[in-house]
Formats: sequence, C-alpha cells, structure tokens
Amino acid sequence: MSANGQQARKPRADVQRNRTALLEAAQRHFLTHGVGTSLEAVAKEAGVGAGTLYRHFPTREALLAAVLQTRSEELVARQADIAQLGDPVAALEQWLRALEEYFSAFSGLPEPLMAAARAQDPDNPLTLPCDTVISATEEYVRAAQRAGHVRESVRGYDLFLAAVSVAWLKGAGATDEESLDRVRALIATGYRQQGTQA
Amino acid sequence: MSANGQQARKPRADVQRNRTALLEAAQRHFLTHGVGTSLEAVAKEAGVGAGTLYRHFPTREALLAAVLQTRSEELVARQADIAQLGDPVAALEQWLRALEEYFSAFSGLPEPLMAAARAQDPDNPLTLPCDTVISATEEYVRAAQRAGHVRESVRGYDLFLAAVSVAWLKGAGATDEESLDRVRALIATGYRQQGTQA
DNA sequence: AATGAGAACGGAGACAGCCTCCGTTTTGTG
DNA sequence: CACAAAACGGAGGCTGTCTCCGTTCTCATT
Repeated sequence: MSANGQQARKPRADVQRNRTALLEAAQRHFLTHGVGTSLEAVAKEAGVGAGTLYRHFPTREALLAAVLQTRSEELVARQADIAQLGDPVAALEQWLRALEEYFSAFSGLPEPLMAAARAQDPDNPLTLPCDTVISATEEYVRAAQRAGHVRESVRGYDLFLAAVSVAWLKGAGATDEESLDRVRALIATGYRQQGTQA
Repeated sequence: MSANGQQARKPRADVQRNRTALLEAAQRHFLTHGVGTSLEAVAKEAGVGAGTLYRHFPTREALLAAVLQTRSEELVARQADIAQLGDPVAALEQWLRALEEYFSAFSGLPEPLMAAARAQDPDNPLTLPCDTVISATEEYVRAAQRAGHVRESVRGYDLFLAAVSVAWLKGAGATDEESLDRVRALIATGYRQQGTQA
C-alpha cells in the first residue's frame, strides 16, 4: 500500500510524450499565427489526433495557460532582478515593461487574458496567472507610492489595464514602436507624482 | 442621351430594399453579438440569401463600414457642438469621449479599426473613417497645444490610440466603469500641461 | 400589355474549424 | 503472456464562410 492508501497505477509513458509534443507544437503555432490558430493544425503537427488534444487540454484557454506556464516562470524570475533596483519608480517601470512583453507573447493574447481577469471564473485556467500579476503590480505601485513618487489616486489594477492595452496595441494594431513609446510615456506621465522625472 | 453620354439603366428597386434590410439586420446583430456575429444569420434575418449579402458587401469590413456610416455622421455632428466650447482642453476631452463611444459601438470593433488605421489599405472600407477621425484628433490637440494646455510631446495619433484602447477595454474586457474612469484620468493627467487642472 | 435583355437573387455545395463519441490500440501489472 | 484500464485517433455532426450558376425579377421598349 502506498502512503495515501491508494495504490495508483503508474501513469502511461505516452501521455507525457504527447503532452510535450502538443505544447511544443502549440507554442510554435501561437507564435506564428496568434492564439486563434487552428487547433486541428496543432494536433496534426504534434502527430496526434484531435481527440488527444482535447483530452489533454479541454479548451483553447487550457492549452494557452499551459503554454504560458514557461513564460510565467520567466516573469517571476525577472521579479528578482527588479527587486535589485533601489528606486521603486524604476522598479515599477521595469515591471510594467515586463508585463507588457508577457502579454504580447502571442498576438491575440490580451483578449482571453482580460476575459479571465474580469470573470473571476475559477474554472478558467488563465484566472490564476492573471490574478497573480495583478497582485504583483499592486505591490510595486504601493512601494512607489510610499516613496512619494506615484500619485495616490493610482491603483495597481489601472496600470495592469494600461499594460494590457499597450500589449493589445502592439499585437492587434501593430503600430510602430515610436507611437507605442509615446503612449508609454503618456501613461508614465500620468501616474508619476508631479516633479518626478527620470 | 444623359450628360455623361452613357445612358445608364435605372437601378432596380429591390437592390435598395435589400441593402436597407441587410443594414438594419446587421446593425441589430452587431449590437447584440459583436462584430464577429454570423453573417449567415444576418442574411437570414434580412430575408435574403447569402449570395445577396456578399454581393452587396463583399467582406465583413464592408458591411461594418456601411453600418458605421450613420454613426460617423453623428460623430461629425457632435463636432459642431464641441466647437461651441471656448476651452480647447475641454473640447479635446469631449472629443476623446465621443471617439471612445464611437469605437465601442459594437463589441470587437477596435480590432478591425486598428487594422485599417495601420495598413492604410485603400481597399479597406474602414480606412477612410479611420483617417478622418485621426486628422480631427490632431486638430483638437494642436488647438489645445497652442493654448499651452497640452504638452508639446503629445501627438494626436497617440490620443487616438489611447481612445481606441479604452474602447477596447470597455468592449473586450468589460472592466467596471470606475476602473475605466481611472484609466481615463491617468491618460488625461498624462497629456495635460503641468499646472492645468479642470 | 407583352416581351426580352440583363441585373439581381438564392441556396446548394465546397471547404475549413470545432468538438465528441466510440471502436481500436497501447501500456503497465500480475 | 494475458488482462484490464487508460489513452488514442479520426470519422462524423455541426456551424460558419464564401462562390457559382440556374432561376427569377425589373425595367425599358414596343
């Protein structure tokens, strides 16, 4: 008998193999064709049938969340670097850029992310990563506010929304990088306490 | 012989009838199901076949642009009201709100609009209305800058992007109105010249 | 009114995705 | 090696897009 009193059968080897193949194929397709890519094509490229894909990942969001897992870990890792910075405003700024990059990993990613952030549906696999980054953003904002460099009226959630928006502009509209920079500057001017300039 | 030397046959009556029915059905469906609604359903509700729909409006964008025509006219009409305001900052603010409402007329509208703004494809029927509102925005920004109330670094196009973004947040993410207001405030703080407060 | 030319119609059908269901195959275990 | 559970795969039902072409409708002419 095992510790939990339930002698579980050892998981089959092909499961992990297929899962990995699916994730790799999905990442490739998300990268090149956006999150709206054909799941049939992903399955075919992974060398499995449609049934297998849907058994592993019942919805597009589930597959997306799994693919995003790696990137989420990178984001967490970046937080360590950001913490090194003494200046809380610079930290906030870096964090927002990191967020923005995370959100624009694949074209069309902001939509399902916003849907998850809004609905708070515990079944949606994107809800967890979403809530995590919102909380982190609130932390950075509070730190910068304590230092007196960010307006008190600003909420972390507002800047999360701003970051998603910029990511959306980048992916959907694909405006040139210059315009994007001006929008970022506009936002930065908006949240900084007067008299604080980089 | 007619003036242009080409005796054209009088256009058939059913053409106009069908066109109108299609536009009405489309507006209803765009309103309730977003711009991604089923065109088949639109055709059925208008009481015409799919072929007729596609003959009148070869692409989804063409149909969308035609439905938007009415709203575009309302937007132009609003400009007259806005011109009444003496304060150029208030005018800019009003204009941005009007833009935002226009962009969020239907859920999913910002995507095709941004695509048109970017590509500058003369075949895309959304390019014209897009360019028009961008130019108008630039006017408002210049006026406010001349009065010294808006930073010189701000471009009209930036605020156009900001307005589309907020519209996107409203439609796609459907964040609560409070958060939206805070984002608007953030943007307003960003473009206003220091020391200028409503 | 009747006729005819041509414009406009409509829906069948080819195609692409989504997703499920269930007969077949693979895999771990005794 | 044999058995049962688990996983597989792809056919098939469904919805939606868009085209093609035989049929119908209108307008102009007589």
